[in-house]
Amino acid sequence: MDRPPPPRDQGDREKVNTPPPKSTPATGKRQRYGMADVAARAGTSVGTVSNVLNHPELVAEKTRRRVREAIDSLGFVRNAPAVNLRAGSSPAVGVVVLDIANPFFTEVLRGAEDRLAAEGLLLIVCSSDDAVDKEGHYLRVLEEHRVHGILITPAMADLTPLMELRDRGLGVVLLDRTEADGKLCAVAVDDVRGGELAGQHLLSLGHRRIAFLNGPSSLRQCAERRKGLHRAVILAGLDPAAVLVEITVPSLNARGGEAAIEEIDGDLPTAVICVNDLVALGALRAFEQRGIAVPDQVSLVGYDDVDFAAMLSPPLTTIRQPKYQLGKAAAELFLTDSRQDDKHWHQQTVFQPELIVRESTARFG
Amino acid sequence: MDRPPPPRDQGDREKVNTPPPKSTPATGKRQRYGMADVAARAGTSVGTVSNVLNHPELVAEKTRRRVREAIDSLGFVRNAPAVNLRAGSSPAVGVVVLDIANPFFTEVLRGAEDRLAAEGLLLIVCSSDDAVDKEGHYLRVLEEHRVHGILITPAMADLTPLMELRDRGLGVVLLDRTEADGKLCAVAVDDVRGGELAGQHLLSLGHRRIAFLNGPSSLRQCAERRKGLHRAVILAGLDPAAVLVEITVPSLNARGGEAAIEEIDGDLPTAVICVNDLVALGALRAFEQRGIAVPDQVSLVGYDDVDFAAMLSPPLTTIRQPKYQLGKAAAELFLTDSRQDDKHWHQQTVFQPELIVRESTARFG
DNA sequence: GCCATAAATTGAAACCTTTCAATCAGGCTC
DNA sequence: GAGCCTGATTGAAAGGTTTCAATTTATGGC
Repeated sequence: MDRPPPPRDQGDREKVNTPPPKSTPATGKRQRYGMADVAARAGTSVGTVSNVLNHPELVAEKTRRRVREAIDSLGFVRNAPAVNLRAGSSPAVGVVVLDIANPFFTEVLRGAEDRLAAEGLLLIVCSSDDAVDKEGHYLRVLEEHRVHGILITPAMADLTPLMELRDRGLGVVLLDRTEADGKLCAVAVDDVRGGELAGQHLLSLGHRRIAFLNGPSSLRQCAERRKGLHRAVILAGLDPAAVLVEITVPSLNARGGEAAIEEIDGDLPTAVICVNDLVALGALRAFEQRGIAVPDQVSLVGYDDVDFAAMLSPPLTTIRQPKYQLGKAAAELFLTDSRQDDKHWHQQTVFQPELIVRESTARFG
Repeated sequence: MDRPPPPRDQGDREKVNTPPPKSTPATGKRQRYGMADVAARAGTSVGTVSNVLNHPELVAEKTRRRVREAIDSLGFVRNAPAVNLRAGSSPAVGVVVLDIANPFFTEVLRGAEDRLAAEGLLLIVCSSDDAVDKEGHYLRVLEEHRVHGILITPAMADLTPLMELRDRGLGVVLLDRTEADGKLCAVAVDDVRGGELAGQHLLSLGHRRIAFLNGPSSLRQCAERRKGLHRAVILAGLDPAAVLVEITVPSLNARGGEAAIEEIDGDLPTAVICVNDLVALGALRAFEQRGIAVPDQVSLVGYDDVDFAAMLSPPLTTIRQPKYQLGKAAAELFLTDSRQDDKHWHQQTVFQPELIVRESTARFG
């Protein structure tokens, strides 16, 4: 209750109970108080204020209350940069994906956010647009910010920069990407298997001329789905070169799919596999505009099973990936990766994809 | 070329050209160098190193090169928290949305990112899930981080906390929310008009019993769309109470829409307006499962015109919002808001929504 | 009431950068 | 060669927090 008089009695201490300390700017604006101000107002020392904030159990009840009051009445807001400077790191995690606007990443992101927020970690998101320089720039900036770690779908082909990051103490988890050497943590869905599933499905329906709308093969996902598709064809005793028409889309979204289909001339394949549902959506649009019926004239398979895939017209046959889980698993892996300083075995969590048969595919011939 | 000998000749300076300064940890790991180390290695002072980094034009060519070499060979990485402490702010912007996984926000986000990245600003994203406490927590953390500003779709009803933030020097822009008093910058789409458009459309098709799957009316968007809808009904000379069935969905996504439809028993309305396309997607799913044909038995109108709306089965009639623009405009507004310290007139950028008629709506009766 | 101990508090160093007034070197003019 | 000027460099302060050894206060036993 009664504020006790300034504790020690050396009268020359000027910093007791001075309501608005610091400068007295002409414009009474944008004034920020620091712990020193709080300490002065509460008639204590900065060390104690710090303790109230970080180790309240060390501070006597009465003092604690006084400090808390001072904090409130001054509107004190902790200065995180200072905290982070002292701590040597920021409680944040960088997430570098190809494009935040892609619903696939969006769900992955959400999974990661939920897990990381529970640990008090902030998420800094960056779209690399698959551009190596943009990615490099973001990585540098994130490292400067001293984030705890980075979840990344790398655009770069050679991952050594990421391993160097790891060596410099950042947690690194590859998102939707495996890494053969096991030098980095990774979460991924088995893309080879996914491609195989898609291929098997169409082959079993009798298709023998299949277009694959793929992204740049520099992206591991794309390369692996292609590999799986090839495997399916070979296992069926057929010749990939004869069966597959491989087309690289200009961009991994609906526009890209649309453009790719528009450019096909000559004889259409009897089935199309798209590297993701967005591309499939674009393809669907293009088919509709050209008056080509799906699945009557051409079968279509997507990849991802995004939220709306089931509701397309026709509902899209696709390969489902556990997106939210993926993000959550990545966050989880990151947490163990960065906690255990040394004896941590870089773990690869691989989820299995699932073929979801809907109405965009039909028997051929 | 030839490294000149240590400049000044006071021999007692220990910090000239010492290859690995600082501590010598047993495990040669996780060593971080600071500008002092760089300076030592380059045989110069920290002030000069700083200048090379921030004002290269002040430093002599030869020195600059030497410092750059030292930086590279030491693998020096600037400590952003220290920079930010000194500067009093972090070059970052917080974005607080209801849910990053919502494709609407996702595109808005991308618009903002593109504009802000151009200014070297990072994006810290937070999903508030429309929970006031979560939102408050994020706002506090962001302020502690001393971000330049905040783009937010507020969950809170009373915006004074945001104005206080502004008064404390942060740029604040409301995302997808207008603010009558003009005390804050805002970008929004005219939601009243959007609701009106949806209502007019259905009324003109002869519908006289319309369900509105809305979110909590604490969300301004929801309240305003409702208002517009009411207005449309009144302008048509009808009684809102008689025409409208208002249902609050448990969550603003496909699950919510599905649940809401499942719960309707008794006589169905002849048309349903959903507060966003995701809810509409869920509704569509529920109708399909119940064997109710859209638009033959019930007309359905969405809101947002997300990427896939045109491809649903049937293609969804909806209200289009310029999402990417919205994010970009918000970023733009934020930039001017935070630059001009005082004489900035808080601006409200309002985009007009557009009715997109597709096949999920049909004449009734 | 005194002493030993536990509990509470303090003050200063450390974290790393940027800024700025002050210093220094070198070139120029007269 | 003295004096001046410019351009380059320096050193120290400041920014706000946390930590930790040291100090002060309170508690309890006797």
